[in-house]
Amino acid sequence: MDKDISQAVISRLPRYLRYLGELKDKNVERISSSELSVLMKVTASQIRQDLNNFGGFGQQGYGYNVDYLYSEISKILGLEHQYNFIIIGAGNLGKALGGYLNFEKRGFILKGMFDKNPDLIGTQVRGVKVMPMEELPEFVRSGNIDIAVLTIPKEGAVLVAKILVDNGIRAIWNFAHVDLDVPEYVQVENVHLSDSLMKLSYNISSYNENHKE
Amino acid sequence: MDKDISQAVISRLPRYLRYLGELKDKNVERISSSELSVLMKVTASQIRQDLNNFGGFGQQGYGYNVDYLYSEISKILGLEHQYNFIIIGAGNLGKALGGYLNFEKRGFILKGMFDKNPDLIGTQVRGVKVMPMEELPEFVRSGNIDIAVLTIPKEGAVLVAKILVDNGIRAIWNFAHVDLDVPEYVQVENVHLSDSLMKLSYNISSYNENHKE
DNA sequence: AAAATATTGTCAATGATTTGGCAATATATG
DNA sequence: CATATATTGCCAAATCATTGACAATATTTT
Repeated sequence: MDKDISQAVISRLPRYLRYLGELKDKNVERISSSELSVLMKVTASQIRQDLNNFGGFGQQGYGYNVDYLYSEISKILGLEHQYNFIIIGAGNLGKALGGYLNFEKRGFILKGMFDKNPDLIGTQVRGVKVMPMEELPEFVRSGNIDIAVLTIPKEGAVLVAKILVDNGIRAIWNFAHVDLDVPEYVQVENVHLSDSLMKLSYNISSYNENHKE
Repeated sequence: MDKDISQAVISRLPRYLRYLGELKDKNVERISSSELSVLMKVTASQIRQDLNNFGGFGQQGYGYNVDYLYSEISKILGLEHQYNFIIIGAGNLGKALGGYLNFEKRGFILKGMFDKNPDLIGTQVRGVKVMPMEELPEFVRSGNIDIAVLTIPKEGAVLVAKILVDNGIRAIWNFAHVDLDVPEYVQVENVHLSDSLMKLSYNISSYNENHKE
């Protein structure tokens, strides 16, 4: 159905949702693409074009109903589902993600954490216990876990990803600094923090290059 | 000089660097764009085109020298500099970033952490003390801080960004879930984790949509 | 209820990015 | 050292993404 929507469009949807959420909070009932374009600093044409990939949510002469558009974009993004997730790697990053309450509000439910460090095993994050890695395969196989979050160093990540896939995981949110090689039916979203920092570094240097006399 | 290189190209450079680093570690001396394209699962044409934005680093009939190309991309990304950075928000995410040793290897030196929570003030991350927010303006103004990392909730982020800018910061690595409005001379790199999670959610739903009978 | 105004959805034009192809030129081979 | 082979740098073509324009159609005003 909505097979070939480009990732460029998908990447913009969460930002639309964020702005619409703020408008909802301010009890704004309707908004036109041109008003929204000013707020978001994009072209009105892009907003209309993006939304049109999924069907017409607006009305001529009126604009878009904020609540309706918000809920439609939520649906498109799959946020009406609940997702059970586990975190592998209970270091600071894992704990940060596990403790982030807004994820739960969106329907992402933390079901378990895993680590190989004996000092961490048995500790808790928001009532969820950190388990030893040995229990991971069984946990993934029997529980209905939708997403595995990988917050371990790159050295172990490839092997852990294999274990996850072998036990039936269908989605990985990967913070390890390595590209995972998984079957096509497994969705992977990478967050490569050091890549992001390097881009910042580039932009700093490049700005400085272009602005010295 | 290298003024108008597209961000699409810049975004790929850290990944090239990562693969070249792995080749260096394996003592591979030279590589052709087509060999690298197989490893990285991109087209050889894209690799050559990307590198050509910055000048010719290869040699016909030979390919690219791994060490040389690695160091040239490092230079392009500004990684031969040292950057002093501070972290605002000493929660788990701030601690995770502050404790990440690889950043230091790349020349990113943690100079201070700040938080408004009295329980955290005085605690340490890798020998760096968490200071109260009151000390932030003076610290930014007098120290030579190149990058501020924002790991605080969105509510406070806009104000803190203003304080940072007013005191002379030139670059912000923003993890707060809000768009910062800063002067054009301030470089901002956003890491919106929940946007990333929503993209994963979309890809899960969309895969399921397209594969049910 | 007619006229004026607002605003979408969509098409066409433009702009940007990616890919394919190949001349030029290096290395490797016999 | 001449010939075969490899591979870049670059150009042109193809693809993809963004923007601008406007008919169609709703809302708002008088």
